[in-house]
Amino acid sequence: MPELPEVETIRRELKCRITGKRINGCRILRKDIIGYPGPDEFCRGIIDKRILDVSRRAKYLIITLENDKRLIFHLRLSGSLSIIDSAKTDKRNPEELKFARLIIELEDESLVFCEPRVLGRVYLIKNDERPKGLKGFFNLSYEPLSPEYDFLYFKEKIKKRKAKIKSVLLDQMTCAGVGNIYADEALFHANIRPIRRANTLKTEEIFKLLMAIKRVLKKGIEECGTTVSDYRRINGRKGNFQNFLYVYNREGKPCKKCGRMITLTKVGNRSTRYCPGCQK
DNA sequence: ATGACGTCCTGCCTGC
DNA sequence: TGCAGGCAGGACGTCA
Repeated sequence: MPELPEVETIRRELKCRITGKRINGCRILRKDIIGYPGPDEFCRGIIDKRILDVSRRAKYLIITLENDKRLIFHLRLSGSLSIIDSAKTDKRNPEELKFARLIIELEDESLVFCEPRVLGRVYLIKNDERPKGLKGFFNLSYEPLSPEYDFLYFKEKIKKRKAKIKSVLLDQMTCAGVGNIYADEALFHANIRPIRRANTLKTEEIFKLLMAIKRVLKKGIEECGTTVSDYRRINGRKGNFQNFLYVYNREGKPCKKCGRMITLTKVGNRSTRYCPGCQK
């Protein structure tokens, strides 16, 4: 699933491909994925606009258009973005268009938003518009890889929470951009059990956890994300961070550090993997 | 305010 | 073989 490193990879690859291009057409194949405004207004709003920039905030991908308009994508679990030759979008059923929900036609190629499970969304907002479904976007914590996301900031957030640390890490107001994969990995590297209550973590543990979060996110970006099922890069290639996972997707396998079997459990209704030997 | 939990949605996997 | 049912899971709404 696209978390911070996956969305950052998509952003980097997309930015050099589409910046400066003009949007010629818009085909909505499934209305549900347009979060705001309505489908017609959405199309009218982007056609003939030039793309100025591609940026990212947490798991949101932002395409800035002229006239202070922003296209904001959230890929949720299975969403993907790809660029394909416009000639291909006219063919009946090319593999790349399986599950295509939105096709944005550029000058010579098309940006395709695929989303098998139809949970992902795209929003078009002007200036300071704040549509309902996009609440989370305006309530994110600092970026975990930014200098502002320092020990003091992190400690304050963790100390006042009584929920399980895994759930707290998944909270986007606490740890923007972190999802199930990187939460499990960070907790492993910090030697902390996912069910621990956040406010019971010792100062050293909070510090270790912060360092682990930054490290796994950074490494995730360096390896172009984690492909365990749906996630693909713009060109359809896989990420590489799955080769560096210690717990995620490794249930039943021996821990790479201590040899004990990685356990699969549920924390706050989320599947969670940890090593009973390494994580206390 | 906070934590727990149900809901959305559909492809895919499992078991009968 | 085919079908039903369960599962996955990020963000948001609801409830206590």
